[in-house]
Amino acid sequence: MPSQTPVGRKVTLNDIAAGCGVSRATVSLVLRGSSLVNKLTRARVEEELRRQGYVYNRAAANLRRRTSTSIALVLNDLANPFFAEFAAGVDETLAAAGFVTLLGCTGESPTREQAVLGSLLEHGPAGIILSPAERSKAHDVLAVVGRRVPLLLFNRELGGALPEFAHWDQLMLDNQHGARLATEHLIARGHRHIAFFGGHHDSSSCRQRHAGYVEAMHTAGLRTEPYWRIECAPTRLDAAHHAPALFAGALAPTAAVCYNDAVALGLMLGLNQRGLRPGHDFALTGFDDIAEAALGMPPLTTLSVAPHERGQQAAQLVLQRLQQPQAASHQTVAPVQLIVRESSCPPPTA
Amino acid sequence: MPSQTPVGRKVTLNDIAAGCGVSRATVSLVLRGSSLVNKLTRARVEEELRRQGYVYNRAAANLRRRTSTSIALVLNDLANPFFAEFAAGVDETLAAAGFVTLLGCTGESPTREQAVLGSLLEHGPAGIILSPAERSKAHDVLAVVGRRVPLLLFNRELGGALPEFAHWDQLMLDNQHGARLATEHLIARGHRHIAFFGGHHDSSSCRQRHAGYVEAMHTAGLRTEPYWRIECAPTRLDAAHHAPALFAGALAPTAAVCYNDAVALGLMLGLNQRGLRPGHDFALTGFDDIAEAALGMPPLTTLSVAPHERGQQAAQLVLQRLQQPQAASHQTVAPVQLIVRESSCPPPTA
DNA sequence: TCTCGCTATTGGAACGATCCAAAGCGGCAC
DNA sequence: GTGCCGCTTTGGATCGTTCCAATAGCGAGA
Repeated sequence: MPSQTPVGRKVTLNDIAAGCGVSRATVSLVLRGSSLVNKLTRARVEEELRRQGYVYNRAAANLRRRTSTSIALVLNDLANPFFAEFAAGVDETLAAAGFVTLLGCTGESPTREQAVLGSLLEHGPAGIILSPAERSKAHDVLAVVGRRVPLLLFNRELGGALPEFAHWDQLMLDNQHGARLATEHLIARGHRHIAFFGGHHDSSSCRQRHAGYVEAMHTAGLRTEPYWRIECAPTRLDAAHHAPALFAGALAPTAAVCYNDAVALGLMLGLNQRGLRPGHDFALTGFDDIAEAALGMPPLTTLSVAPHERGQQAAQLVLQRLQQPQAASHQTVAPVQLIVRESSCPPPTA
Repeated sequence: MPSQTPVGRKVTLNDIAAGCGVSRATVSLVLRGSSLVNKLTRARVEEELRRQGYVYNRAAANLRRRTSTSIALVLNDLANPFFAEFAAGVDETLAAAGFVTLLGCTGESPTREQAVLGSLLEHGPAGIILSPAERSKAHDVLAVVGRRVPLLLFNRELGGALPEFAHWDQLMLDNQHGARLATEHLIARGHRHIAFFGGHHDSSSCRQRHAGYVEAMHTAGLRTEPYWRIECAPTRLDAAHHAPALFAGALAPTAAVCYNDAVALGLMLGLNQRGLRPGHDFALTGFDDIAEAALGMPPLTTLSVAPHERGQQAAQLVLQRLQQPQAASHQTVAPVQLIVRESSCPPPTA
C-alpha cells in the first residue's frame, strides 16, 4: 500500500514514538503485545506502525536481550536431493518455531566447513545442525565451534572422536539395520551370492551399511568374498563404471546390496550395458528411497529414510536442546524402512 | 512472538581490552586489520583474542554500521532438485563474498511466502532472492518487502504486475527459446504433427514455453491443432494420466514437446501403458535436464538450464545491485541448451 | 621554546531495541 | 490533607560494536 517510508533511513521505534506522542518504551511494549498498554494507546501506536511501514529489527532486540532467533544448517552437499529434502524439513520446523535458518554448504571439504562454521558463528546462531564433510575431524569442529553453541550432528560421525564432544547431540540413520534388512530380503528371495557395491570405506555410513550386510550374511550362514566388496564414489557415473568388477571374481554374485540409490541406479545402467537386465537377471537394492528410485527400470527396492521427517526431527532436537541446555546429550537413531519393489527379483536359476 | 533462547555470556571486545590493557577501540581496529595499530600492540591483542576464544559479533557491528551481511533466499520448493542445486550455487557465491544465506521455503503457498518474507526481513537482509510461489501477487510481495531492500525475482514472474515494481531485478530462463529449440529439433527429425503437453496455462513459464513451440511450428509452416495442447499439473502422475488425451483428436501427433522433465517422464509411463514405446513409436522432449532425464528409458532429450550456475548468477546479480543501488533494474534471461538424447526419435513412418 | 606533523591510542556517543526502577494519575479510605 | 492502591507510562542505562574527535608522545625544524 502507499507506504510513506522515507527512502534511505529505516523506521525505528523512535520514529513511531515521536509520530504518535508516546515514549519508545511504550511502543516496544505494544510490539511485544504487553497487557500493560492501554487499549486506546495501543490502537494509536499500531496505526502509526502501519502508517510508517515499520519493520522490527530483530538483530537489535537480540543484541539487547542476549538471545538469538537463528539456527545454522551446515550441509556437505545441498545438491543431493536427500539433503535438500532434509533442509526443507529443517526449515519448515524452525520457521514454525519462529526461528530462521542460516544456510551453509561445505561441498565435502573440511576446509570450507571450517570457514563456513566460522562465518555462521559470527552471526550468533542459537544452535547448529551439521552434516559433516567426509573427512571432517571432531577436533577441528570443536576448535571453531567451541562449547558455547549446541551442535547436532546429522547423518555422519566425525573423524578422530574426542572424549569432550560427548556433549554434542546426534541424529543418525540406522544404516546397519537397514543394510541388514535389504540383505535378508535378498537372501529370502533365494540369493546366496550377494555383493556389497559402492561407497567409500572411510565414510562412517558406508562402513555401517557394510557391517549390516556382513551381519545378515553370516547370520544366514553365507560366505562373503572379499571381491564382492566393490568400492566406488557414491555417484551414478562411477557406479556404472565399476559394474564389470562384480563379475571379475571367481564366483559371480547374483545380487548386490548397494551403498545408496544413486549407486544402485548407476549399477543398473552398467548392467544394461553388459546385456544384463536388472530385476530379471540380477537383483539389487538401494538406500535412501530418493524420488527416482520408484521410477527406475525396474523400480528399485530400497530403504526409506524419510529425509523430510528427519529434517523436522533434527530441528526439534535442536529446539529441545535450547530449552534444556544442561540436559545430557542425546544420541538418536532414526529407523529406516524396507520398500520392496521389482529390482529385488529371485536369482535366475532359482 | 517466537520463542527466544538465551545464549551464554560471550567474550566481548571489553574482555579482550581489559585482558591486555588497551582500549576497546584499539581492539576493534586490530580486528578490522587497520594499519593504524602498532605491530607490538597488534600481536598482544591477537594473542589475547586467541587466548579468550573471542568470536566476532557481526550483528552488533552491523547494527552500528547500519550494514548487513546476509541475503535472504526464498524458494517455492527446496525439495525439487532444480531449486536445491540453485540454492547451492547461490550459497557458494554469497559465501565467497562474505555473505550468509538466510533460507526460507514457501511450499508454493503465497500465504507462507508472506510470512517467510516478513520473518526474514526482520533479520535485516541486504537483499532478497525470490522464486515466487505459483499464485504469488506482485502487490502482496511489495506490501511486505517494501522498496527498501533490493529483490531479485528468479524463475517466475509475479501475478498482477504493478508498474511500480519495475525496480525489481529479474533472472529468468529463456523458456520461449528453449521450447523453440526442442520443437525445431523434432521438426528436423521429420515430425509434422507435434503436440505441446503438460503444465498450467496460468504459469508464466508454461505460457512462454508454449509460445516458443507455436513460434517454431508456424515458422516451419506447420499447423497447431487446439487439441494438441494438453494441460495437466506439472507432475509425473498427472502427466501419465493425461497421456490418452493426446490421441483423442482427429489427427494424432507423432511427437510432443513437454512442459518439463517431470511431465515428460510421466508421459513416458502413460505411453508405455498404451503399448507405445517412447523413443521408438513416439518422440518427446522435456525441459530442465534433471538428473533422472539422462536415466529414463529411453534417455530424455531436454533443455539444460544449469541450475547451479543460475544460482551463482543470481547471487552475483544481487551483489552487483548492492554496489549500485540506484542503477536501473536489470532483466536477465539465462540461455538454455538443447541436450539431444534418444527420446526424440524420427517418426515411425519416416 | 614553540609549533608542526606524524604515529598510536582513546573516551564517549552512537546504532535500535529491551529492561528496570520510578513516577504520574485518579480514586478511595482514613 | 495524607497515604495507598492499581493502572499506564517513561527516562535512562544497556547489549557489543564502530565512528569521531581528541589526545599523548616524540622527533624535527624555526
